[in-house]
Amino acid sequence: MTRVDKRDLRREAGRRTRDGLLSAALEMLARHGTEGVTLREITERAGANVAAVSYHFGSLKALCDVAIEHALEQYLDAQILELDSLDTTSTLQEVAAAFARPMMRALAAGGQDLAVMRTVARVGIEPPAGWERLAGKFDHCRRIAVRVLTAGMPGVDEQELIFRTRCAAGLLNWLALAPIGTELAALSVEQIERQLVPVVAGAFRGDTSAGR
Amino acid sequence: MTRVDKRDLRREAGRRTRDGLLSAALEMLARHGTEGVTLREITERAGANVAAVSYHFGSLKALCDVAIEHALEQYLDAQILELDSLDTTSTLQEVAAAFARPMMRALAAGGQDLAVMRTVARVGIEPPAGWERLAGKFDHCRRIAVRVLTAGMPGVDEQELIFRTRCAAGLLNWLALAPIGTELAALSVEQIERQLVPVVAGAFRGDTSAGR
DNA sequence: CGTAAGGTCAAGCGAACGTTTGATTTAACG
DNA sequence: CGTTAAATCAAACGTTCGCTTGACCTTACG
Repeated sequence: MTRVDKRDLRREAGRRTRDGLLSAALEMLARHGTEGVTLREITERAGANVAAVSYHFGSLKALCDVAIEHALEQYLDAQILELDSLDTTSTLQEVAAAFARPMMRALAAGGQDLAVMRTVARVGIEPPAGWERLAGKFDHCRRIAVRVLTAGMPGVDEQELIFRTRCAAGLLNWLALAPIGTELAALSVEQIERQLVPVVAGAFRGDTSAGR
Repeated sequence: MTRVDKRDLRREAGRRTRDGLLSAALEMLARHGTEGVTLREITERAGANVAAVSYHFGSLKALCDVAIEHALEQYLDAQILELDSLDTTSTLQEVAAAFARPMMRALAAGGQDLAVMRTVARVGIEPPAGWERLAGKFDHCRRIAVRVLTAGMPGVDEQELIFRTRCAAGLLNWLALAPIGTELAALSVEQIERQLVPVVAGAFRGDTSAGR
């Protein structure tokens, strides 16, 4: 018993080092992007030796790939969960709120959740090689959104709805990355939602009216 | 005469090296951001010696600062020019079109103009120290847009219009940076405009309706 | 021709980069 | 106790980084 426990302690120490490296890498990815992460800053922040990265992940790039994949999965799962709560009777603003809620939550929560959001946004600008393995979940998200939007706006071409969905996603990513995101982070989810949802919903709806 | 001309030739050679460095720096800033520019790649691309950067600008950072400032000035001047053509009788879509036209033109033009646009967008995410000197022009742009928007939407709070203007600017920046921008770059200004203007106008207008 | 100045160049500086190595520690097993 | 395996560590590897140096070329001026 005791022997197994102590071995597990040793093994768990290794796991904690691994998780610390992942966490530190995520933080740096969110702040400086793929090209701004340095091996030594990660290991210092995680309280680990420089060789720990090679030992646990093989290389710095491999560590970043794992951290990015975790972030993408976490964010997309949250967004899919929100979008799955919609149906064809949902209003445009409900769709917009569900679409934006993972990002708004991340802003209000800060810390690790915000780092996840910002890393996802950064990946949207500079897709690392081999990110296509997660493309399925991206498509899933967009497909759900477009399906619900089509039900509410039957007259609009589907290609345009896809474009507007991508615009909305890009807008959220921008808000998470730009300095304005730091301003929003001081607000509660409800306050962010009151300002942001009409904008996203408006982008979904589009404005094709003839006059003023 | 001849002596002056030949001296000028010598001086112009220096100026062309300087411009080449600026151009190469802009290209790298657009592609890799502030942290991704390297002295040697810039000088290789410009066909200059590594010492030329120190000679003409003092340091790599100073070169980047000049390149960024040029880009910001060029883009903001173009946007101010567009927005100044508006008045209080302009439709929402006309405002959106004017707001987005410099970005759409840059996408369609490619090359140096696109590099300017993308550098501006990157600066929006990672503002370099001392960028506040251009903050006045940013305010000017936003103030013009908000003024015209207020005239067309008298019932909306000004703070919300400022927020929506920042959202619209962020959306344009995102489209310029993300891979979707490369897709759009294959289209003409008219094709981009037909898809994009309704989205920007919709974001300006917002959607606060109660039902579906 | 001699001097001065603007501009370019190859070479090299110290620092930081990602990675590798060999020794060392810890705990389990025979 | 000796062996084995997981994990950590200091030290060094070679490369690339931004930057500086001193020589060199061209042109203008006395």
